Amino acid sequence: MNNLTLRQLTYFEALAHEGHFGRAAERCAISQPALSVQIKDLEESLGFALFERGPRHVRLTALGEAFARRAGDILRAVADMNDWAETAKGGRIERLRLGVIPTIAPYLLPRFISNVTQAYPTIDLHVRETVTPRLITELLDGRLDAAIVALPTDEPALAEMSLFTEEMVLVRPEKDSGAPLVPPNALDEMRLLLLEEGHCFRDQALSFCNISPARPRDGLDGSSLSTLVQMVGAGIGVTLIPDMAVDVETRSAPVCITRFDTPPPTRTVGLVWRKSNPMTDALREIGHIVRGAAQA
Amino acid sequence: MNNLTLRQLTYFEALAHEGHFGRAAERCAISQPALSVQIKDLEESLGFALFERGPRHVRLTALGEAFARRAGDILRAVADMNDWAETAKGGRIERLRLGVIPTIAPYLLPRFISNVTQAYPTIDLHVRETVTPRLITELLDGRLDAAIVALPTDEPALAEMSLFTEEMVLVRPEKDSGAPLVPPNALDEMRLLLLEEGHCFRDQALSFCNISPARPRDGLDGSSLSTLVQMVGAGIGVTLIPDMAVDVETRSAPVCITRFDTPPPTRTVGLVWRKSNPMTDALREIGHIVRGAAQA
DNA sequence: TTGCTGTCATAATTTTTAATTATGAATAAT
DNA sequence: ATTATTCATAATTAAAAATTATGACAGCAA
Repeated sequence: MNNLTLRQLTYFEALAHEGHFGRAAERCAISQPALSVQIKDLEESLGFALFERGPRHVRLTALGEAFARRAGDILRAVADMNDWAETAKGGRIERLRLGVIPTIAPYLLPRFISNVTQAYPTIDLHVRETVTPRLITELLDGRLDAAIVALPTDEPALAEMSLFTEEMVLVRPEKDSGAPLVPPNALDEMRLLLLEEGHCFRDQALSFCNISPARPRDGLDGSSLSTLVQMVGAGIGVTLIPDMAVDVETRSAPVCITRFDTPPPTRTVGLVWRKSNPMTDALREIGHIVRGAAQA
Repeated sequence: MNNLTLRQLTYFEALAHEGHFGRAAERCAISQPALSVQIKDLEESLGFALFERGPRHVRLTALGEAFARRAGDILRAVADMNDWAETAKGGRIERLRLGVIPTIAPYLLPRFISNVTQAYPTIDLHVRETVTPRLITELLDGRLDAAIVALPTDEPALAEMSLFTEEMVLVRPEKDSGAPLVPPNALDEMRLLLLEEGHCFRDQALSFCNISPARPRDGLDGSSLSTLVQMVGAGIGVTLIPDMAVDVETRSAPVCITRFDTPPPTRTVGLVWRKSNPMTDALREIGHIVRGAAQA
């Protein structure tokens, strides 16, 4: 009863246009009986005649004309979709929901966003900034397509592509600029200021300094690198920041930067996405763009 | 390449909605592999993946979501069309292009139009008024669906349904109201006013009076019954009009009506349409409505 | 009338498409 | 490691749609 097919609509349109079974069949590149049968089936399943057949003419009935308008709309929509698919299959990304951790976002985003939108002019780019565990959850959930986080993630369902490795540097008040470099495990006693729980950068810093994550550290947490640096400038303590943040953050506070001896503490930043995401190639391309922007 | 089917769209929508091959297949009342294969074929012919398959989830890719919107539009249009067909197949007329001859139109139309639109509230009614030969041509051409003319038409391709038979009556100036009835073949000498060539009513009148259609009759032709009656009122001659026109036309001119003895001259008016028109039943219904209106 | 022609419908058959059942591979959960 | 879940693949059957051949019917010309 309710088994209309696009094939029937196509044949119908050809017949409506030609007004002749033989010519319509030719236009569809099929035999005349094939078209005849399809039209008959169509009329049968609709329950009324679409064409008035006379020995000298085939023409639309009143209902046929109304049907023709609807059929035309549908066929046009289908053709549109095919066109769209044709351009879409160039492997291009239509929409990218990208997560970025807060210790990277403010410094990296401005550098690569324009590159991405230039490479993919039609892309619909959404950026979400939050801590790694949340990003991973949303990624696995399908709420994000990819994320820029510190590697490794230890998530078997995720593919990783490393983008760059950067040093962590020590930030001290400006007056300490001549002071000697202290060993990492001495930092805690100098009142080491860190990000709140959840930030992977905090964990990395603690690990570098051999401080137990469980130990209470009241009053020494900030919610952003910017805040931490301001606190250092006010003489409250010292902190660690990634190399990438140096330019931006040290400009607005009286602090000085000290790099550690070899081997310096580092973190590796990468792009991650679900292994099951079929756009792996395109995502890897995005990764290259980000990598290029980060190095510049 | 370009062989999309509605079946594929249906399965696609089910899978997009369920996010699970097994359940989507169940919803479509088919087996899981059947759905799997159709989705695969669809993706293959599009040239890109619509779904991201993971061991624990099946979800739309970005392109898949865009595709889903288009697919939804198309499926909705198809569903609409099915709904429309459902109501349309009640044998109802959507559009009626009706031809009527000029000696009937002004008197009959006002009587039945409201009945027709009442019986078919959604009808799209077009009325064309012209002489019989032209109506027949347009009917055979498919430019009209039906016509109200004097029978018979002698057209083998047309079906006829007689509606009513009416007398032709004599119209004379009012001052002749007491005058005796003259025999038909004497009318010519009393300056018989007739419609122009092409009107079937003219031919019927000539035939009744035994006048040769070929004979020149200069200055005695009018373009409408109304004109003829006015001319009679002005004392220029006499004329014949159909019974149905009496009420309307004698009201505005100083004329009197005389009926002929038995057997009176009559004409039979009928509805005609192409035999090949599939809406015969509905047209016959229209005929009944017109018949009822004519008798009232 | 009597073929002849154009045109669509129908029938028999083959080809193509889409379903089924059975089974395999991958992976998360136990 | 084992099991359960879930999707893909293969072999087969069923259904749909094509083909070729032929029939029916009306218009037209001899």
